[in-house]
Amino acid sequence: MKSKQSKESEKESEVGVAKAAAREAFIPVMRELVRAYQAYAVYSQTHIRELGLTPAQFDVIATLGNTDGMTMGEVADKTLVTKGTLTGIIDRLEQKNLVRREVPEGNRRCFMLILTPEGEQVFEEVFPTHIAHLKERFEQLTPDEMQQLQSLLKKLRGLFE
Amino acid sequence: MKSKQSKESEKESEVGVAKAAAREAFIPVMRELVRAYQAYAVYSQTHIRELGLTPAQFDVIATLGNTDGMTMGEVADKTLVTKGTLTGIIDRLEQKNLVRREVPEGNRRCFMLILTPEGEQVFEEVFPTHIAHLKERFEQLTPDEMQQLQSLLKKLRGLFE
DNA sequence: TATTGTTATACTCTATAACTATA
DNA sequence: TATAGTTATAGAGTATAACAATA
Repeated sequence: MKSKQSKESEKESEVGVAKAAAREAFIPVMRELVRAYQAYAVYSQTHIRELGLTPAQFDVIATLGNTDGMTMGEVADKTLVTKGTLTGIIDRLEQKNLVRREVPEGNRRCFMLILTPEGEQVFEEVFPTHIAHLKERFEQLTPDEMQQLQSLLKKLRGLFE
Repeated sequence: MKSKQSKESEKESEVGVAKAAAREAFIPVMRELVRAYQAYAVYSQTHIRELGLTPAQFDVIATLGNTDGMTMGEVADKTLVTKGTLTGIIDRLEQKNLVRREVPEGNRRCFMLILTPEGEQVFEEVFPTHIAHLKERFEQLTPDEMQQLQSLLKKLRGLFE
């Protein structure tokens, strides 16, 4: 993610900055949304990859942790991935022996996805480690700032849904 | 992006929510950051794909628009992509006849990437269209909210860099 | 030797749509 | 017929590292 071949700079384009449109008042907010997220994502994903998982795989494990299992469809919904894509992700997690498919009684056309003991262990060790890694940064915001930021982001999200 | 095979729900996992860590005060902010960005990204990228470009390709065109051209390295920096990846992206944009490589005088080991007339046209038509599409949503924030959100996001970004 | 890009390798994820097997 | 997943296809972007050409 980072530490590729050297990336220090700041992303501009996805933010959409051009003379013609640069006058729009919302551009700076959009720009900061993208930059803040990207800075977060780079920080987060770099750590996840160091732990030996892809972001998508981490997502699935985080989703399945502390549950009794979920179907493919449920996990696909939660992780914003299509069923077809999820099949591949689960295949790779099965190869790593972190997740297994179990046919539930009563409905043989779906699977329950369940963390294996190794998967549980990853969840229990890797997950808190990762949270702690994120906490280091986020906690430099004051409680007040967190509160404000949260509610503004929530409102913004609402506008796109 | 959306309109895949049906995605309505809300992403949970990348946000990292688990009992063990759920007590952390920063989790809700992180969660909203991810959700807000994703809602934005889905909205934005869906529109970009409708216009016939991938997000990465749009990025490059937006970066090159209103410039006299930039080198591979410069564009790679701005778009947060490695040189190797950018080679492929530029290849595809050259196939579409939207960008060309030009060897500058004086330094024959680099290229200037320049929008072709077709590329300029895409930039001039597609870009404002896209900005207008985004504006619809962002402008439902009050000026005050924009201002606050911008500065909070900026601070947050600073914590990750 | 250092810099700028390209190439090679090997994956992971993506979208779309057709298909299988249940129900 | 409708539902839950898989498979097939074809990209597109990712990382990493070795490589060529130029400076």
